[in-house]
Amino acid sequence: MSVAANRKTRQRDALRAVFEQSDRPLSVQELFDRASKTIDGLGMATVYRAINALVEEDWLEPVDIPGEPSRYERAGKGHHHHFQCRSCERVYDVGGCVENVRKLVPARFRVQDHALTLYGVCATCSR
Amino acid sequence: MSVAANRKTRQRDALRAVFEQSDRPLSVQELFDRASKTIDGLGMATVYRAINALVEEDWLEPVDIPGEPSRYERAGKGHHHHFQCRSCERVYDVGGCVENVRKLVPARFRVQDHALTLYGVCATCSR
DNA sequence: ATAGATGCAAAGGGTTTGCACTTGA
DNA sequence: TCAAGTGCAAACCCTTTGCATCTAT
Repeated sequence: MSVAANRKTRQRDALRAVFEQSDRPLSVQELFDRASKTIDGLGMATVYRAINALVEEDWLEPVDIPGEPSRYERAGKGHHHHFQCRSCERVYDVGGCVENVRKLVPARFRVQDHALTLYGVCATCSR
Repeated sequence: MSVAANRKTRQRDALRAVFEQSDRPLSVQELFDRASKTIDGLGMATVYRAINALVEEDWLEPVDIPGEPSRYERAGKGHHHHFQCRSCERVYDVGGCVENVRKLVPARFRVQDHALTLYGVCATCSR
């Protein structure tokens, strides 16, 4: 019942490094672009496979904004939500949470979880 | 600056009828399946084009659940959110809303809008 | 040595588009 | 009549997969 080995490779090191240097969730393309600066000839399939492996081992977490391809961020940040800037499209973490979420649904609906996405203009863009 | 004519066709009538008979957001596939019962040989492209036209004219609204293809529902229901059942995958409307959403983001971030998605088990599935 | 990782190209889903044909106004 | 709408197939975008090769261990 043991899991896959997960070798240490130049590619995966570079990909992890990109996340460690980012303070916001990244799209696959952003990740690819940044890691490509370090790893010459990096393939998209490698990026996808690495992402899936890192999600699997709980090092990464998907950040899904409605209607958009998944972004990813380091796992283990605790419960938080996300803000997407309508101007630059970037996604930011937002701390804190709303209350009374469970009260919104009819009786007999069991709420296990929730996701909140805020939309607006980020500090940089509204400068 | 006038908009396209939007003719009345068997196909679009059938598609509108499907939405009028549904109390929850529908995926494109669900829509296609249901309308196909009425319209023989209905094409997927027609469904997509109709959806886009209906969204354009504000008769439909996209319902985007993170990580999933868009669903659609009749527009003009007023502000509400959505609940997705983890068992049957269906999406339901939930009335009401949370408060203090604006307070979650740092100063200088302008919040214009938000989307809340609840996850759990619906009344039918938890029967 | 050998299983895991990589790069490429092909294949998969979901959605859009080009084109010839049909149909509503 | 004739532009809008339809169906089909091809094209697209994003993601996954097959395969031969490379590389940690």
